[in-house]
Amino acid sequence: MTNSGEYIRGFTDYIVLSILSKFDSYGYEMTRIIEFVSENNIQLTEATLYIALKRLLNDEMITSYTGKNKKGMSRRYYQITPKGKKAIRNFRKEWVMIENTISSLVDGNFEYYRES
Amino acid sequence: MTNSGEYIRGFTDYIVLSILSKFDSYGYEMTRIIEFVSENNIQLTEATLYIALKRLLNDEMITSYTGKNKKGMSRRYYQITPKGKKAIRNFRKEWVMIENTISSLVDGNFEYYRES
DNA sequence: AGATAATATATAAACACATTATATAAAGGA
DNA sequence: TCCTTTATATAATGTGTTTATATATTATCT
Repeated sequence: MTNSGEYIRGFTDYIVLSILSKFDSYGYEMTRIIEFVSENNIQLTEATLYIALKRLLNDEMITSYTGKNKKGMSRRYYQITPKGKKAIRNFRKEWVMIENTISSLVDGNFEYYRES
Repeated sequence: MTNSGEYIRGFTDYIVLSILSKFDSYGYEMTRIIEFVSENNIQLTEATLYIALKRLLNDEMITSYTGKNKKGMSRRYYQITPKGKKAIRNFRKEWVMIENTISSLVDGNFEYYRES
């Protein structure tokens, strides 16, 4: 385990979809959001994010359009599609199960009947 | 995301260490435990587990010894080392942070001040 | 004026871990 | 006899992350 990003592997795409289900956003802002929410504990590198965005575009989970910030610098905004909305809805249910399972396993809060 | 195992990537080693912090165990039993705790929702393939065990042995997080089941079939038991105990202790604290972060992001339960 | 930091996007090479497939072997049940 | 369960292990392949690097505009500091 070299970097914190390894922990959210498998969740990256859903984190992006979740952010985009709140509002249209762009790469740079999304990395800031993840930094902010994790209190700097988890950081998604730019490379990871942009590759994820490419993957999501390819899978038709998101679309994109260009815009500008107030200073005139160009930004590429991403927008979630109905397919993406469905995917994040389904994943939210799955996450409850995943969270409970990993918590039980990692905390050791389980009873397992062992045969001798 | 092809398989449920992708979700626990990054956590596999700690799941193994957590199980071994309760009792010495062996590969086959550990896959059963993970199946049982996750109610068959998550399954760690044999390959993934045995590679993880090799990695943990190499990192001196665990040691192994041979034993037999009641029918005489041989088993390879694994035991956690002090280094492994320290690692799982530290990870348990980290997991709380990871869990909260992923939950907030995936559920969209966060406020982020956006500059226009 | 020049350097640096912040804003913004993007790709190539290397690395790590998981999946799929496969091999082996002994014991028990249909 | 065949199939299932118990039990361990590896090779080839696949997927996603990290590290490193490139580019460009605007703002701030010295």
